[in-house]
Amino acid sequence: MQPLESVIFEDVAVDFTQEEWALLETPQRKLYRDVMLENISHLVSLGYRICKSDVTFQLEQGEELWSEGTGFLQGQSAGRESAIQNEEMIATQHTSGKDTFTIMQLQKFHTQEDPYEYNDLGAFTHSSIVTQHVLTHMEKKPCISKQYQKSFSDQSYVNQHKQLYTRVKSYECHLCRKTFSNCSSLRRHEMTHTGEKPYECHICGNAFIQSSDLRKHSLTHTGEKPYECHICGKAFSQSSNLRQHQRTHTGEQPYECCQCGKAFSKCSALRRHERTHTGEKPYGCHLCGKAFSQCSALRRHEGTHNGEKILNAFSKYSDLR
DNA sequence: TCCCTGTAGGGAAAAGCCCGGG
DNA sequence: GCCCGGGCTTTTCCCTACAGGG
Ligand SMILES: [Zn+2]
Ligand SMILES: [Zn+2]
Ligand SMILES: [Zn+2]
Ligand SMILES: [Zn+2]
Ligand SMILES: [Zn+2]
Repeated sequence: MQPLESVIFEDVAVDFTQEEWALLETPQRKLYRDVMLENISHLVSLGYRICKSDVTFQLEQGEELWSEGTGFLQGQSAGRESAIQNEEMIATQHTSGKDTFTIMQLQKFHTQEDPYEYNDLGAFTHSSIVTQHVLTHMEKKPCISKQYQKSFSDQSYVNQHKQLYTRVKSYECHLCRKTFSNCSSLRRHEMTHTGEKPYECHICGNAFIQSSDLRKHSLTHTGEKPYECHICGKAFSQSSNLRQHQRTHTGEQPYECCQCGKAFSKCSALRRHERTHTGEKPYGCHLCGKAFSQCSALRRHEGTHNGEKILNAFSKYSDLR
């Protein structure tokens, strides 16, 4: 296994408010503790290195995790505050063979603490909700610029964290281990594996798993665009496309390149830009093999072959005469 | 100067999935 | 528990502008 980058406990922890923590019974707190230790153990088994923190020590020792004044999961060490002040959004890199790739997750970088390997925690025994939760956060995520970290964390990220505990009694997909809070959500998810799509468009035959997705699709046939920009009046069929458009007015650029810091208003622009760093050129010319990082660049290039073809045809025609 | 390429801004269309409310 | 609407996130393709190099 390749050595992976360091992860600190807070990256994989679930945050509770004091009130939420107070609501938990002792067995539930123990469960939480076990789950988080299992969590760490799993990361170690995946090759991640865990930075030792006060919290992990607390977990090992079975100490109470809420302390008056410092709150939940806050260590008491003297360097703590300065460490927190040094939090940086960094991209960690590691090499796998000759390919270098980036795990773009928000990582809090501690300068004071040496990595500590938890190799003695025992093997991770089974795939669980927690591993899915952890893996969710290990997946490739766009770097969100500091400016927008708060709003992102205020929304889905934190909600996901807080839902972990309630997800303990949840429904798990036996194919991908994803878990859901109720049976119907699981059933709906399972359709993504089976290919079952109950909602079919009677105009074009395209089918969808969710009824709302079919309705959304139907607008492409009717041309209906219910979402209008109040600044310029431009209309869109999906609210998200309107939001995307509105960034051209606001200048909002939530997607930041982890390697050079350049920011973009939309995710796809960041992805496209990232290829200038990686050198990835997914679009190859069928005629000459030349590859391009952008689809449009390939299309443009293909036009130059058309010119050649016309020239060739013309010279053949001239030869015949 | 022309041609070609690299790169980025932004639009259009779309899909997948989650969540809260009824 | 289920359905529905709304919202978030991401993707692909496209047209285009601009800069730089041969
Ligand atoms: Zn699944
Ligand atoms: Zn259709
Ligand atoms: Zn507008
Ligand atoms: Zn960059
Ligand atoms: Zn070619």
